Amino acid sequence: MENSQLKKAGLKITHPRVKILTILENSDKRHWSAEDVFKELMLSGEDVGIATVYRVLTQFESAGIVTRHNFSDGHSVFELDHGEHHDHMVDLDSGEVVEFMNDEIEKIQHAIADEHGYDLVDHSLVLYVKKKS
Amino acid sequence: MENSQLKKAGLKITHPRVKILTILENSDKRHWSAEDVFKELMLSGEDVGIATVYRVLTQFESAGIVTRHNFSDGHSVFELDHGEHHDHMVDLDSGEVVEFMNDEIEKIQHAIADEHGYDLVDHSLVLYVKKKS
DNA sequence: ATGAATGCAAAAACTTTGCATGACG
DNA sequence: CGTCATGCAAAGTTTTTGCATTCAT
Repeated sequence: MENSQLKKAGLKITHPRVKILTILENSDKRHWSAEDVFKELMLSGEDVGIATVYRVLTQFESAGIVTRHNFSDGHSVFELDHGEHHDHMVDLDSGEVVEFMNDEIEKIQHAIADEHGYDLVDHSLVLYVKKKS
Repeated sequence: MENSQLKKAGLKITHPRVKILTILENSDKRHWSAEDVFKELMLSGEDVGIATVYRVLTQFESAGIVTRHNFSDGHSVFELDHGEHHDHMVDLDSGEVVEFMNDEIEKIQHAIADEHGYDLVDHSLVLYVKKKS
């Protein structure tokens, strides 16, 4: 269960951390903003501050439990890290998000950074699409 | 000059708009945050409020004069729209922005959208990098 | 017990908005 | 002249931080 995951990450088993991890794991929802998580906690009657939500999600990110995406409207979303990296495709009409992964693109990105004298630390690739007509 | 561009965009010829467009056009700097533009105005002794800078840049965006990029540290940069597409690489230490363009990546993106039954409308690719050590 | 974690409120950083004044056409 | 644009300050958003208190081990 959640406790072992937290222990493995070197995090103390606290109420907020267990609760937040449980929420992330027991939902179909994949992408959570801090606010989303906070509201879900409220609904469950949990008394956790928004500051703690941010702190815990950031710790989870450091621990590799979640991945943080900074979407372009300037707010972050978090999703459980399944170990497989992927990028996102957003349907401009429906708002639907599709995940995809392409080794070739990943490879080229590293090459490009390298050519410019940099190490690639992270990247963000989002395709904005519409259903074929 | 600037006036005709503004007229073509249906924007009244006002002092702040002319000044800001002039700054963008007469500089080697490509990427401007609102704050950057504001500081440049101050240096020129212009008395323009930061709110106006944001308003004008947003109008320029609507008019297709500039492109807005939302970087993931939660602030926007604007650049003159030259019509040629390119992607960005951001140095996480210095904040420096490098432009690049890779046909192969562009091609693959179209293929991916296509495979999923979509048309690619737009995309955003940002590489976050650090100088090689 | 003791150091880490939490909640609260306040601060920070960036951007938008309300409103009275001033400028453009 | 009638709008539209501007400046200022105040409010909004999202996220972080300081600090006293509470909790896990």
